[in-house]
Amino acid sequence: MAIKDRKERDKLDRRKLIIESATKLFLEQGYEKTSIRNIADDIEYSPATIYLYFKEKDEIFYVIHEQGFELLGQQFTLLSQIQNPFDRLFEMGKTYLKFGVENPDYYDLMFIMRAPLAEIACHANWDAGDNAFQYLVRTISECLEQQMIKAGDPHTISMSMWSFVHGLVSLRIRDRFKSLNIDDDLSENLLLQSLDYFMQNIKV
Amino acid sequence: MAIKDRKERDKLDRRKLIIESATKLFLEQGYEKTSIRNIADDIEYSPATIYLYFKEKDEIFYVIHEQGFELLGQQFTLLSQIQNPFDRLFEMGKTYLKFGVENPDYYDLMFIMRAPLAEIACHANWDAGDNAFQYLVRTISECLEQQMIKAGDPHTISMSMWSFVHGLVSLRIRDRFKSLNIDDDLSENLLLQSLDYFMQNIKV
DNA sequence: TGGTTTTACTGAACAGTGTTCACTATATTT
DNA sequence: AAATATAGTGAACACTGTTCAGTAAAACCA
Repeated sequence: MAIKDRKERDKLDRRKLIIESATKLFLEQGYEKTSIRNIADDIEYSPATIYLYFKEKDEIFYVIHEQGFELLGQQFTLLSQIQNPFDRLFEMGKTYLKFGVENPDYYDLMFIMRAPLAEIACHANWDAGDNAFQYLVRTISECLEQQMIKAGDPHTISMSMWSFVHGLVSLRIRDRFKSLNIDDDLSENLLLQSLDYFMQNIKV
Repeated sequence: MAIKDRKERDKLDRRKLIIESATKLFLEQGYEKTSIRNIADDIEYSPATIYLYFKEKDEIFYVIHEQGFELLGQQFTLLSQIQNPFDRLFEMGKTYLKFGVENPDYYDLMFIMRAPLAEIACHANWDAGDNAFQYLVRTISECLEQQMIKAGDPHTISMSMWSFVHGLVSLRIRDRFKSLNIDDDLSENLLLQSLDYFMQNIKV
């Protein structure tokens, strides 16, 4: 059975090889511009081979999609040490903004793109995103319990805060602020200013 | 010279024909799925003909892009009659949400898509969007003057409000709320609830 | 009217995309 | 050693945006 084991390991290795190459190319040039043939060229296999390991292009990028959530999740869990839930909430917002601006391609896949999520939504597999959202809901609930923010439905408040930071990041990385004569350095400050404005407003 | 005039009219007619077909197909199936060949088939011309009237695909959709802004602009100007600037601001938010949810493809082109705006941003031609944003800034300035909302920089507040509603719409039309077990009917209410939450928070 | 030029249009091609499938060569099993 | 299972591939399919040489008709000029 040792042979079968080795074969299975080899198979996983080649899957990993594909993912690593795909991730590399994806971070260099984004989803749309990374073709199956690009990946195949990079790992020196035929394009057809990739389809032995993945059903379709989206399946590869679903893996990268998850990597993105792991990355964001890691940065979120770093904030667990912050005792004051309001401070923690604030830092979560800052972290989210930073993540989006610094990893626009990951962000795109995670929160903007249409394609790969169609599958995900149906298969109810958006655990990573769901976890992050639940973490937000919990933090906001803590704030409410300790009466650090104005009373309200924690679900609505969570959705509001998420929508707010998502709006900032997505308008920013899709260059909608540029047209309003806001240059990049300035706009990064404006994002933080806007978050501050939001936080001051929900503060009790 | 009458002939030249007629020819010019004919040329505009055919341009219009292309745009109308493109708009129709676009509203049926969105940007990506509307190909030049689709449009050519529809108007019963060769694909190459379309390139006599438009430099590239994006140029066609830039026209549709402007149509979208006209549509939203029309709905915004309807609100000018509202005297109370806070009420007007609130209605602008509702109108924005409604527009986005009811015209997801227009919204996509206007505020989410990457491609066609690259050109627009460079050519500093985003007048339509700029106007809408200035209208928002003016309304917010009025609110500030009349001390109906908490003091702050009108620019930051405008950016915040825009980002907020954009976040709601774009997460909604890209199905990011679906995965959180929020069905469509409910989520439309949640959008309004969130807007209400935002407005109550900035209220003085 | 006849010949020339301009205009409008097109078929075919180029280079690219995701994806499939018959086929080959190697490795494993019997 | 022969039969079978596995891994990988070249070539093709049906698309995409875009270009360009070639054609047919309309407009212009003599």
